[in-house]
Amino acid sequence: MSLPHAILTALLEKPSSGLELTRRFDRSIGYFWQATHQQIYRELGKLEQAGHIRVLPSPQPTRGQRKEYEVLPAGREELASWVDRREEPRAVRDPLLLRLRAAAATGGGADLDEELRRHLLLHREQLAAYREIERRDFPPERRISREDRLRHVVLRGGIELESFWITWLSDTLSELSGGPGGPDGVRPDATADGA
Amino acid sequence: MSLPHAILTALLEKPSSGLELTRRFDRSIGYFWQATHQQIYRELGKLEQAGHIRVLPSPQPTRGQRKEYEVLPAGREELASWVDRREEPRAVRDPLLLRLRAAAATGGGADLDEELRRHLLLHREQLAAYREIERRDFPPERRISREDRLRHVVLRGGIELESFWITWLSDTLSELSGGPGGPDGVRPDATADGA
DNA sequence: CTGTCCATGTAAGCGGTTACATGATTTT
DNA sequence: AAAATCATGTAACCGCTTACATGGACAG
Repeated sequence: MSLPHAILTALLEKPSSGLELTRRFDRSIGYFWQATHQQIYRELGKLEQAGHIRVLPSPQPTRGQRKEYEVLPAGREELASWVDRREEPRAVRDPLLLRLRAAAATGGGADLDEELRRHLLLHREQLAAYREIERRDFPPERRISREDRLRHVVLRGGIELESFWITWLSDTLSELSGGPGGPDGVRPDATADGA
Repeated sequence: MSLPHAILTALLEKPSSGLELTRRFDRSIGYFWQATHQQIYRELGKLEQAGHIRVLPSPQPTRGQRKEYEVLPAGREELASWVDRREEPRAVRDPLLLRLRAAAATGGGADLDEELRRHLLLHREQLAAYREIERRDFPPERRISREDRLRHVVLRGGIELESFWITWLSDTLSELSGGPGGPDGVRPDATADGA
């Protein structure tokens, strides 16, 4: 039950139309939550009906025309109460880990190295993108409000998660290529991480 | 589309009944994939209908009685082909990160520290549990087959993910308590990680 | 024979994904 | 006028979650 809260957060940061929200979910918000435009439009309808948001009257919403939403007090209160709620940590559910275990069970997966290297590359690119955001939005000398700190630690979470994957994938490639059934020695590109 | 493959993997490792599978999903398999008994029974039905698994005739399956399943060659082939397939890395979708961002947007979340500390504790417990498994199942002197290595790197993934959370939560607690709006100085229990 | 546990299911609802539809605006 | 793009939707499907139902085995 987090999508409505993600949308409320995004609208609090800046009132937007559905398509603008979609683009923001593809960018900064997408670092920790994804949503397609279909999800977003459906949820905007629900939130409006619940009295949590409203359509701004200014851009005169006719059919097929852009509708800009803003958060109402009730929506802000709902979001604030959700922030203070207890929630259990989300359990891991990762298909790649499962596939390695499946490879162990079938005895197959001879070409897994290639897939692991492909993922390694993707995570390195993602990490570079996050670091660029960090450089741009959180320069070290900046005066730091509590809000900026919160946003920064969230980004740090994304950065460190990507770093985890890069380290783990590199170690896994070494581990799997190091023994019988693979070429001996450690692959040079598997140990140099993207930092 | 990973649940059927998780079940095939589990059944390859050891033929089981639905309830036994449920328990195994609460334990070792649950480190990277979760499923409730309802999901499992439904999926067992589908897999049987698809000719990927079958009921063992030995425990004489009558109504309300235990039914033990095993993987058929077609199921093994399906699993093997899935292992070799390409799949994009799963994107992050974590409510806790979202809640921090929401706290930045509302300006609230004064009690977030408590929730972060609670998560920190839970992750430390999980990490300890994984380390215990590692100690028991993967002693250092062991002869290592490719299969053992695969299972070990999967467990290492779980261990390192928990370590990531512990580090990030500790850093975040320091960061948020260190400045204006919180007590000055770094909390001693926030920097000592559970390793 | 009653309650409890074991084991297998059914049903309803929700969130996420994919594909398709439609009106308005801008470009060529 | 046609094509491309912007913007807002609808519909169908699938997986996951929660709650409830049913039947057999066993203990008191």
